[in-house]
This record gives sequence, C-alpha cells and structure tokens, in this order.
Amino acid sequence: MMMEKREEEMDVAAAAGVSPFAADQIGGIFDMAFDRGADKSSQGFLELLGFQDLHGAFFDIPVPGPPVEVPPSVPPPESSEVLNFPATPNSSSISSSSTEAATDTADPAKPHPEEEEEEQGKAKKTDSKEGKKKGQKRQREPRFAFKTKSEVDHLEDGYRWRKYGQKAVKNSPFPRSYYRCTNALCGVKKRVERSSEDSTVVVTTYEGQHNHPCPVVPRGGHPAPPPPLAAEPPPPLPGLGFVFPSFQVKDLHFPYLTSYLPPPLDFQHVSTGIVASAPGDRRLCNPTADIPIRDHGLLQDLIPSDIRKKEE
DNA sequence: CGTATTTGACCGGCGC
DNA sequence: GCGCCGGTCAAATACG
Repeated sequence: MMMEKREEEMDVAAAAGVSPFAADQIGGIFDMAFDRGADKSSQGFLELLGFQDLHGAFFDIPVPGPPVEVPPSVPPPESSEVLNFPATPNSSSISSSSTEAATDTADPAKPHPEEEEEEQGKAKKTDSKEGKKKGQKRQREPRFAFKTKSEVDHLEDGYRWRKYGQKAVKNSPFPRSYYRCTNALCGVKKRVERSSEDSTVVVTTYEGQHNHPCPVVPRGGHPAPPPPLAAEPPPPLPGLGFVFPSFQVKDLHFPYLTSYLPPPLDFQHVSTGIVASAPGDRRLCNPTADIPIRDHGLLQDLIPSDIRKKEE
C-alpha cells in the first residue's frame, strides 16, 4: 500500500506540481488556513467543512478520468488563493492543494467503482480477490486529504470517529492515527497525521463516504434529532468518494459555521467550482438539518445565488 | 457498564 | 523468499 501510495503521491506531485510534502498527503489535498488560537482545542471542524465543502468541491473528485476540476497544471498557490480566506482575524494560512488522484483508474466513462469498497475495513483481507488482477493495483476509495493548521490532531467534523490504530510514520516524528466512522454501516475512514515539516500542520485524509446523516452536534454535546434528510432515501452515492460536500443546498445549513464565518467571503468564484463539480447527490454532515436557515443573509453570502435558486 | 483509546501483533503488498 | 512498511485487528485499559 505504501508503495501505491507513493506512486500516487508522485503522480500527483508530478501532475499538480505540488511540493513533495503536499504530494505526500495523498491523493487530493485540500489545505486550509486553520488557526484559531484559543479555541483550537475543540474547534468545530465542521465550520471548516463548510468551507471545505465549498472549496472541497474542487477536490471531491469522483471523476476517475482526467481531472476536470483541477487541472494538473494548476499550481497550488493559485488554489491557495482561493482557500486563503480569513478564517480568523489573525489567521495564518497554509495551503496548497492538489487533486484527488484516487487511484481508481477506471475508465473515465465508467462510474466510479467505489461502492465495492464500502466495507473496506474487512476488505483488507479479501481485497485480493477483488481487485487485483495481475499487475493491477487494488482499487481504493478515492481519498480526500487536506492540511489544516491546528494544534489539535483530531478535528471535529460532526461525525463520530473511533480510533482504531496508530502507527509511526516513516520520516516523521509524528504518529499517524487511524479513525473509522462509528456508524457500523459507514465505512468511512480517516487518517490524521502531522506534517513532519511543520508540526502545526495536520494532514487529514478521508477515505470513503458517509452514508448516513451526521450523528452528532460537534460541540453541542447532544445528538442531533433525526434530521429530515434522513427521511430522504440516502442516495446510493454512486461514484463518489468523499462526501462531505453536499451541494444540495437544502442540506447546506452550516450549523455553526454561520456563527463563525466572517460573512463577506468571496464565495462567488468558489461557487463556480461547486456547481461544476456537484455531479451527484452528496450529503453533508448536517447535525442541525432541522434548524431552518435563519441566518439567511449570511448564507446568501455563502451560497452562490444559482445554488440558492435550486433550493427554492 | 458502555464506549473510546491504546498498543502490540498480525496481515498483505511491494521492492529487492 | 525476505524484509519493510502501511494498515488493521483486538485485547487490555481508561474514562465518563
């Protein structure tokens, strides 16, 4: 695996022209400024995901073929500009990004075959049957990684994660932690590690997609009531890797994102990417889905008008 | 007592 | 075939 990873990294690095470090963050990298000073200990990651969702649209690439959203030629700095929103008044920022190469090298015309990976937890032992024809690497779920500047390793994203392993990382003094979504039916995993070069940078890599509503309110402490969207048949999520982003605006409520966001964010140009790369039904962790959008003015700032129209 | 974390062992893939 | 390494398992432990 590490080998494949390496290859991926190299490919990505080569293709995207990102630094070796960035490349080392696996397939798709989404970096963000993340420095909240005092509140960092229990930072609601979902806040960030709000951005992530938006920006992440660029990287949540189910497209196995030639990267459309993020041409390999796009240099990280360019992306970082987009990402370099003022998370906090004093936020520093890091960022670069690259596209999720998602080793799935399936035919571009073919839907993403990641469903087979749903139970990758066990798949590990059976994957040999599934994937690997001679000379062919095992297919993996698309991964979605991003770097955040934070002093806490495990960033709250609204989902519940159970840590199932930790390993020392080669060439890095920091261990890598492995988390799995506590939802039994959800095979999403994530890895969290610190950058060896910058200990303040946390690299989070998501693998798989949540097929359930967000179970918890990250900071509220109480589980969210069954959100309305639970009534909707959870879409099969075809061909999607990472699912944070749900660009069905009706699902976009940005629970407490709205309370933190500096309103005047320039989301317009970002939204272009969203729209362009919202191929399917995606679910956003939405712990407060039952809460009507009151902060409409803010959301208007956050959500591009064309998306809002859909909502209506 | 239920749940989450820790941690050493184990497994499989890959390069040599 | 062997060793390295990433990833996962699962028993022990900690915690609320």
